[in-house]
Amino acid sequence: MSKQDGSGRQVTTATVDDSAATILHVDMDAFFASVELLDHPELADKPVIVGHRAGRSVVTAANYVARRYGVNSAMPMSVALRRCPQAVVLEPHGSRYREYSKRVMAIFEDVTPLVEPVSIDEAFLDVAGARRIHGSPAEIGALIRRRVEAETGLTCSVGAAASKFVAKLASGRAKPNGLLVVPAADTVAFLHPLPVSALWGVGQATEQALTRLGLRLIGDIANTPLPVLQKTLGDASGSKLYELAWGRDPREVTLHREEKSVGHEMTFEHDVTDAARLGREILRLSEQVGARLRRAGVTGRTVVLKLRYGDFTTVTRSRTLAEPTDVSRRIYDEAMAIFEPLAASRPRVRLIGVRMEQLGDGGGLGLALWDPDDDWREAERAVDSVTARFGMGIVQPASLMTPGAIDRRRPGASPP
DNA sequence: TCTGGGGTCCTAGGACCC
DNA sequence: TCTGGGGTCCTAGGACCC
Repeated sequence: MSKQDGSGRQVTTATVDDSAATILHVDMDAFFASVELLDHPELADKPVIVGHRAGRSVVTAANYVARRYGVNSAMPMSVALRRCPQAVVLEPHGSRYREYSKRVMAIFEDVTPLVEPVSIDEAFLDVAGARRIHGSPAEIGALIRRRVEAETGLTCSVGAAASKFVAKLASGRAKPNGLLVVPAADTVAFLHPLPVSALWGVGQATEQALTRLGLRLIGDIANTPLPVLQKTLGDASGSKLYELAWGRDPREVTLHREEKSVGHEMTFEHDVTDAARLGREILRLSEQVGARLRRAGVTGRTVVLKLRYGDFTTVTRSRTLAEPTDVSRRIYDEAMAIFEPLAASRPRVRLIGVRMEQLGDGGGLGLALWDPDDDWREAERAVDSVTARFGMGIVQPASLMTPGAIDRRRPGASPP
């Protein structure tokens, strides 16, 4: 193994065989906080937290100074400020982070076309084919780190390994501002002394279940019979963890992943019992979801309503439509039909959310319907949506469609 | 300490069909 | 009259990740 420290001094030694460690995981260091510090360089030595100060918010990001006080992302803001009262709290600037994300991803794509963004601030790279041009994986990792810092002023950490999940672990161990290569032959030796919580997919609940089995380290999992793991964790999770514990992860770097759902949700500052108020929120969320679907040129078939009550218990209720839709009004109607029986008990609602699942391209059907009583904007959006997706299409009031005509519409059918 | 918002994946039970 | 086994779809909930 070879580690490059934060100052970037150490060069990978020639004795490390990194030839098979061709998957890189690049992770930006304290990304949101670092972008904010570019705009506020005078705060560099101070604890900085990104998030909303008010209400029921959590820490979105914290710089490393704040982390020394025990502040971490996803922590309730109230807790963070108790631990570090002098912290500077900055409101998040999403568009700024997306802008920097694009610039960083462009650097990755300059090195290899095989880039799989995982989130706004991290990506997997397959550099097997880039070695002839740019050198060994370690050299490519160092190149990326130099370029990202020179061209954006931000630092990142890079892990290189023979598989995705080991590369991801390696970048985590290299943080902040480091590079760690795990040669293929060292994979098991690298993994086995690590705590089980380091494994991807092991959170609080799974860690506790493993602890009850007496398993603390990844090596303990590797030496546990598979049926024991499966009995405790389920078939799929059990065998997955077992494979990971031996460094086996067959997932390849993939360029494109299809979205499976689109949703929006919001937490009220104070719990809400007023059904009319909740209905207005469902309308707003439905419009956001519909707009996202139309912009993406997709439709959804299952509407999911999510409620979180004052005691933090969460319920979801869903309904699958006969036909996929991207029309906000349709989503709203369905969400309200789901909501009504739940509203009967006048619950105290903390959070409300609307999501569309079973996304598809609409089945090749250039047809949109709207209710003539609707806002005209909805009809106009339906026209936009159909023409954007199919180049042409039919938009007509639902009242002109006979029930028989609707029944005949099936995915793959030709437009009537 | 008191818990955001965006997602993915897995499990389990029931309906339904062959 | 009593009962199988597999496959698919739908629904609800929960764990997990960033």
